[in-house]
Parts: sequence; C-alpha cells; structure tokens
Amino acid sequence: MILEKKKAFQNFAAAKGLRSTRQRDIILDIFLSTHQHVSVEELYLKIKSSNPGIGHATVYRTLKLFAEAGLAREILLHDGQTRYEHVVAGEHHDHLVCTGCNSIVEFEDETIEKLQNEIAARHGFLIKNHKMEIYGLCAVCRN
Amino acid sequence: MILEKKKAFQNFAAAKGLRSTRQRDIILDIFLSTHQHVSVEELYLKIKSSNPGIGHATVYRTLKLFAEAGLAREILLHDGQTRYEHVVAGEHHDHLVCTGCNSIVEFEDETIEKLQNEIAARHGFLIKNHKMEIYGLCAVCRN
DNA sequence: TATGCTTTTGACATTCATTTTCATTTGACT
DNA sequence: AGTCAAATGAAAATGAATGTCAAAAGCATA
Repeated sequence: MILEKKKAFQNFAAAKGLRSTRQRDIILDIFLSTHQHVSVEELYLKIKSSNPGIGHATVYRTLKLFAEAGLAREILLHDGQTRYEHVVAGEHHDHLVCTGCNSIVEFEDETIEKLQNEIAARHGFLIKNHKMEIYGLCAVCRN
Repeated sequence: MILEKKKAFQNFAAAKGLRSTRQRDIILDIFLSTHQHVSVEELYLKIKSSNPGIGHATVYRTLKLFAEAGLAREILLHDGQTRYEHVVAGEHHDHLVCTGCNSIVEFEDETIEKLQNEIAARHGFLIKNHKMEIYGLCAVCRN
C-alpha cells in the first residue's frame, strides 16, 4: 500500500513533468509513516529531525502536490492549522472532533454519501469532494 | 426577525453584564443587513464606509460575541477567511461551495442530521455542532 | 449633573501559519 | 560534461487574527 502510493506519486509526477528529488522522496516516506491528520508543522518537525536541511516551504509545497496527486487530503479543523490526511482510494470518511481532548474519530456512512450526491444533483452541482465534521465531546470528555 | 435578533443580543449582553455601545449596535445592524457568509473583512469594510472610526479589532471582538450569543455561526471554508453566517433558530443548513465562482448554496437535509446523531451516539459522542461542505462546480460553472 | 469605577474601544504591535522571492542548487536531457 | 528549467532553502513578505494599553465611554451612585 505504501509502495502503491509511491508509484501513484511517480505517475503523477511523470504526467505533470515534475522532477524526482531527494526531498520529495523523503517527505513522502515520512508522510506515509505518520498517523492520520498530521499538521504541516508536525510533519515538518518530524522531517527536520532526520533531515535538518529540508525547509519549511518545501514541506508546504510538497504536501500541496500530494493533495493534487490524490494521496493526501487537506482538512481544516478549528485550530488554525492545516492538516493532511491519507487518502485511501474509494474510501471517504468524515470526522468526529472532540473539543475536549482534540481527538479525532473517523467514520464512514454510505447513506450520507448517497444523500450528498442526491442533493448535489438536485442543485446541478458537480461534486469534487466534500467534508463533514461533527464537533462535540467524546465518550471520555463528556463526563 | 431583525428586531428579535436585536432583542436576543440585548438579553445576552444583559446576562453577561456587557455594556451597550454605539459600536456594537452599528456592527449588529450592518451584520443583520448582510447576506449569508460574510467574511470579517467584508463586514469590516462595509462598516468602515459608513463609520470610519470603528476599528478592526472591534469587529472581530464583536462578531465573536454574536457567535457566543447564538446570532451568528463561524464557518471556515477554503479561502483562509473566517466567515459568519446568520443563525436561524432551530435550523441548520450545510453548504454547497462552488470552486469555480465561489458561490455558496445552502441546503438542509433532515435525514443527514438524523444519521449524524446516530453516528455520534454510536461513538458515545455528545454533539455540539457540525458542519458539512460539498465542494464542486455549480450548474453554471460546470459547463 | 458630577464622580468614580470598569468595560470597551481604536491604534498599533505582535503572533502565527502560509506564501513569495530570489539566488543557488540540482535533475534530466543532449 | 554542458545546458537550462525546475526545485530548493533562507529570509522576507503577507495576511488573518489577537494582544496591549492608554484614552474614551457606560453606568451606577452620590
């Protein structure tokens, strides 16, 4: 699965005429090794610890590429940090965000997806993507 | 309805021991006269044109108050600007955002709301609020 | 209406995430 | 190897949002 993603990025890069660079390889490796919902800063620090040379801007730029390539998805929660989550082909999940402990639980609901498609169709919209976040207190924090 | 909102804010202010000020009245008036989904900057400019004295910080502070008072809801779309939409009691709507022309269409779907509640319950979550945005191209831009 | 106390305001500075700039480096093709 | 455009890193710039603080304005009371 990690290999597939690397291939996918290679294909994307080839199609776009992008060069293969050491930095992009490193960033991709480390991104693929992270948990879901890494913030750019988190990832940057992780990268820096093994590769001090890599700059802030490169991480930002490269993550945008991953998003374009369909490997990552940008998500905005309410903490002012952009996060990237791993995209698994054919799967879309949404988030339950605990405002108590900031934990994030993912869920998937086919019926909601269907309803979204219907709504979009009703308005003549061509869906590119969507996101849904439910904010509240998790089982632990509600007590 | 505008009067009700003004009353609602008065009540909130009274309960919180907040003072009634000229600025807050003006900002509320102008906020209530705007379309859905005003960004802070948009609102600030609108306010400034008739009331040049009012400062940036005051607009930010006051909008946060409106949100606390339940008159407004903060929404984050993908343009890096915080927007505030009008809250209508007992109603929740979500958004279709056109990435072509940046137009926003609202919709409401009771079934989705129900499913959200079920999902939250399944995870032991206590929902505070939620948001859902569908990104894509509107009927005009898709052509 | 004047007094005194406290909140609110506005200007400005600051912070923080992200983007831009630009000189230098590097990849890839000949 | 040589060429040239793309990519990088450091630093500066941007832009939204927040903090600071002295001055102004509410509001209660005399």
